[in-house]
Order: sequence, then C-alpha cells, then structure tokens
Amino acid sequence: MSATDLSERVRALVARIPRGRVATYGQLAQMAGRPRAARQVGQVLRALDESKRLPWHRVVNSSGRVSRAASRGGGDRLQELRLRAEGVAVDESGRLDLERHLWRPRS
DNA sequence: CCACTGACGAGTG
DNA sequence: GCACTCGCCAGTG
Repeated sequence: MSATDLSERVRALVARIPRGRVATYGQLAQMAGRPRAARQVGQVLRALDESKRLPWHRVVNSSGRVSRAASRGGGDRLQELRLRAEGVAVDESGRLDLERHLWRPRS
C-alpha cells in the first residue's frame, strides 16, 4: 500500500465519523489497515484542505484529548469549539470522555 | 546514507 | 494524572 492510499483511506474514514462522535488516530490507522501508522494519520490530517469540509476535529488521541500539537494557528482551539458545537463536552485542557463519545462502527 | 522531526501510542515511575 | 522514554515510520535536509 502506498502513502497516497493511506491518505485516501484516512480521508474516507474521517468523512464517516458521525456528529457528536470522535475517533482516535490509532483507531483510524488500524481501520485503514496500518495499525502502527498513527503518526502518518496525523500527517494526513495536517495536510488537509479546509475547503474539503472534512470533520478532522473529530479525531483525538488515545488518551481522549485534543492534540496540543495541532495548535499551529490555534487549530486545537478551533477543534474544541467545533466539538462543543456538536455536543461533545471538552474541558479547558482539551479532555473529553472517550467512553461516551468514541465512534464504534460495526465493521 | 544519516540525523532529526513529528495532529501517535504503550509502558514506566 | 504528569513527565519521560522508546518504538514506529514517512517526510525532510
């Protein structure tokens, strides 16, 4: 599988995350068939074109927190605002309840 | 080829 | 929970 395949798979998966739910980088990597490519998932999201309207804000890390590394340009703040706007409680340090909001697709 | 760098994750103290 | 280390792997210089 090539890097572009991973990129396309990840974008397709992100597009399927329902409102009010979140997925983790590692989860998406696994679903894309690359269980250890969580960092690459991050690279894919980093390169997203905002005009594509993908819900990238629904992707958080495995500890249930908004990644602070997304703060380039205040991206982490934007992510928190968008999550709260769709009903996900995110505290001031970027934490949220994974048990309650994790996306659990059937397949 | 090597060194360094991450929107990460698991393990340890 | 926090700080740190280490493994991972594609991208960059």
